[in-house]
Amino acid sequence: MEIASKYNPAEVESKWYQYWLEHGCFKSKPDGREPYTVVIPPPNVTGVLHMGHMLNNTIQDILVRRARMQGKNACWVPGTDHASIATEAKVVNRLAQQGIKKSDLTREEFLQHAWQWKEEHGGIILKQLRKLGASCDWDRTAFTMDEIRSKSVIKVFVDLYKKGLIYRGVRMVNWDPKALTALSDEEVIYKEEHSKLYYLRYMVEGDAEGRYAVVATTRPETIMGDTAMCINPNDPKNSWLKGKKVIVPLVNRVIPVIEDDYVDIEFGTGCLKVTPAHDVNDYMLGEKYNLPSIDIFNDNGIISEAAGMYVGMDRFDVRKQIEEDLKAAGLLEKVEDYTNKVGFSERTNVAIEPKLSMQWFLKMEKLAKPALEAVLNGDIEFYPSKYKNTYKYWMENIKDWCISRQLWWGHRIPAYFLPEGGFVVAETPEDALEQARAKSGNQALELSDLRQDEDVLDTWFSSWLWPISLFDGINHPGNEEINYYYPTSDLVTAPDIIFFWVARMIMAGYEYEGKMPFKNVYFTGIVRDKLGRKMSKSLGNSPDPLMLIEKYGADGVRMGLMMAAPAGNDIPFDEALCEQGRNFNNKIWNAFRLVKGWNVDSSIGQPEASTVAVEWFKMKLDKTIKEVNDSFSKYRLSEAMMAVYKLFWDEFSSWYLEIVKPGYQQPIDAVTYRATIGFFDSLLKLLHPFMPFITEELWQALENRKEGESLMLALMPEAGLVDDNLLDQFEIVKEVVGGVRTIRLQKNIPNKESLELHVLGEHCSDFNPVICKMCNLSAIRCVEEKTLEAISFLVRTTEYAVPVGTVINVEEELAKLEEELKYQQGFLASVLKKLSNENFVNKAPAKVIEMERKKQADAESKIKSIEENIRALKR
RNA sequence: GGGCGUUUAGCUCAGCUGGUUCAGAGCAUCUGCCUUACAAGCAGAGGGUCGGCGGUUCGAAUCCGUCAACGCCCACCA
Repeated sequence: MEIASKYNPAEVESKWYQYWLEHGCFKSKPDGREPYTVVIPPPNVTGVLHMGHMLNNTIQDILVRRARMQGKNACWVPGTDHASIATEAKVVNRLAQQGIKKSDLTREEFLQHAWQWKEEHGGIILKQLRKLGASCDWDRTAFTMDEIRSKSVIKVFVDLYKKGLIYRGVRMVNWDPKALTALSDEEVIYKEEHSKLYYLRYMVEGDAEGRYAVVATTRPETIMGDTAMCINPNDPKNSWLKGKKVIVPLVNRVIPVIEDDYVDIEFGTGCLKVTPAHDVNDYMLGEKYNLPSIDIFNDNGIISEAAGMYVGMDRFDVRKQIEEDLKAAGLLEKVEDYTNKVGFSERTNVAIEPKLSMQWFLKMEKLAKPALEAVLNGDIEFYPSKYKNTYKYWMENIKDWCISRQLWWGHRIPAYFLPEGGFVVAETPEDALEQARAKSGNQALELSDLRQDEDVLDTWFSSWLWPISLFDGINHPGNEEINYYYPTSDLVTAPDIIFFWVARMIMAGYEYEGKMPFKNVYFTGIVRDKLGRKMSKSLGNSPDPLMLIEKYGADGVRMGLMMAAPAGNDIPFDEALCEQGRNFNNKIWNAFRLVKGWNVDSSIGQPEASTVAVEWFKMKLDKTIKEVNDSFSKYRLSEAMMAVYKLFWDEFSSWYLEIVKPGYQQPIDAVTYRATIGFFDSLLKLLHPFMPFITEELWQALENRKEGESLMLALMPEAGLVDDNLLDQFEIVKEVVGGVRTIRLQKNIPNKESLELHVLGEHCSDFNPVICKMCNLSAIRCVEEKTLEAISFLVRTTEYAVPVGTVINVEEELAKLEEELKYQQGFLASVLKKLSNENFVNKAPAKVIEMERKKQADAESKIKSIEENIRALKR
């Protein structure tokens, strides 16, 4: 059989993906088996695959494929998220390139453009996931804005409103002046900024001496909104200001001095300017003292008419201008460099403006309670568990969720305003009309009289239902699918959306299903580059995943990602890891070439070496299966993979195959052949979740398969009883073989030249045929005394010697032995010291003492044999 | 400012309830090999006072305290 010596992934991957699709290998429907469900963290519908997705989806695929091979009914549901802000921003940008402003369009026109964009770009990312090998049930592909999911969102909104958990009100919110929408607290990212602290003079009204108070602020441009100055009542240095009125610089408005111990006496001058419309704390002071609130900004961050000055200027330009004007007016005391934290919009990256506005909120306290409980008592497990703390703290200090967004792309809030004021909340316009008529007592009211709220809901208000809505559990509670697939098994996601998404899904799960949405959460790390930087578009340090797949094969890239990816740790990504993955593919490929190249002769008997090799490898395989199971149970996927990697490369290829390999152009016996094929089969199964393509390719070629058969659907091998003693015996064999190889290397003895091995001391001869074959020995003999022209080495307490025929370098050998002797004597001394310590002998457990005694005996016997050798050499 | 986490070989990390010669793995490095599955390979070798200091213990990489460096999360000091 002619097979290329290098594995070519490109040819293989598309072939098998197609095959799996054609034979419905990814499909799932409820049946009698145990379900294993994973819902994909829906990527943004217009997003493009990046390394984070690669990692995340590789992990999911590994878990899903493994579960499927454990006989579970595995269902991995894919889908995309409409990503309200991000997508709307992209659409607005594209329209701008065509010279169209969003404000020139009606809502319907804009949405048409948005849907068109979605049709063009949406789902690209899901196509890309297929290249990775993702075994999603594509027939189930969902979208957060498709009919089922939209209906679910609206239904939940109405339900929560009826339960009194949703309310509408004017609050200080995080305003994004670019996207022109409110944001939730979680969508604001605080960054440290080098800014300035301005010291402003506020003249005291009617003060004959012309005294003034000095206020320190980072935002001098907000003085137009000042409606009070605040001091701490316990601040002696400012007590003279009590009851006075001060004049806002430049603005010349007279404002009262109020007192509140919120003010930090130590900060700045102890005087605080109060701008209720533009600062959260000032807002609270404003509420408390009934201060007027002047909103000096338009929605886009431009100074508004209300400010009375600098109208039409941008907020940051005003800051510069006002600094100059204050200086000119002699009202600027000084300016200091200052570092503070400024909030930025997660999506548009512009500075957030605290702004008073009418928004919809969801009360969280009641929802949070069972969700916190579930994680604390271990119903839901986090991997790694450190995220429990983070979660707990957030849940215990949870704030109401601002769920309205001033956007068009999303689920429109189902609230309808009546002409005479007031509103109703309803799932359908018809229902709304009915309610409105009842509420107003006006039966003549028509649908056209009602005005639906313009806002849409936060994107996460749809994704928090994902594990339920994917099985239509909101619209049809208790349906067959939701009953079967819910709760899902594992959630694989990044820790940065623990609050956005994970926590809220848990809340929704308990509220709507009365059960957890998933049992385990696996938090992936962040993929970083070699320098430890986060991969980002702007840095250009993120490799194109599809290029990587092309270069190393999907299996190689999957392995590369998993190689350094313990749960929760960041992944320092390096292409070299993919190379290692690819090399491993090649190793498997070549092992296959070897095995399939053998000619089987059923008339010949099985060589002794092969008999023991088969026996040993079976054991090694079982042992590894146990290890792999254990690693998976702890979600240590990279450890599991490494165990199989070593099993294949070191144990199977370097030892097993080398032992059973027949001589050149010699046939292999049937028994060994069958065993080897069986081992190969097991290895491919173990490897399949990690590297699905090459394993399927080889599994299909390993034996005759029927059309439609797939490794994907095969059952994982199960571990038999492990004889650790046998495995240990073989480790000794490896050491002996290594010893002989080292001698060959040192003495430059070619492999072709056969040698003899002499044994002095205890030796298990079961594996002698193996040792002979691996070292090309003519014989292994037990001897009483070493021949002079032999080089020896020690394995445990037994001495092995290889007669090399030529005269050996006595000096060199002596030096080596002396060194070894010294080490052993030192070791013995330390053991004896321990054993002579009364405290140790009295307090340590018997087992430990016994072990020390054995060490002593071993060391003594080694020393004896070394000394004998030295004497012999010196003669 | 509060909390959490990390620190073990050149790199990335294991090391679970203190005790086998416990100081490990993979990669990288070095040496020798194109040996008829594989040079994307084979065989062999070197490499660490387990971040510092102190304590508990017969015994500490492992437990406690403390300091340092780095990372993450949370928080309204203008």
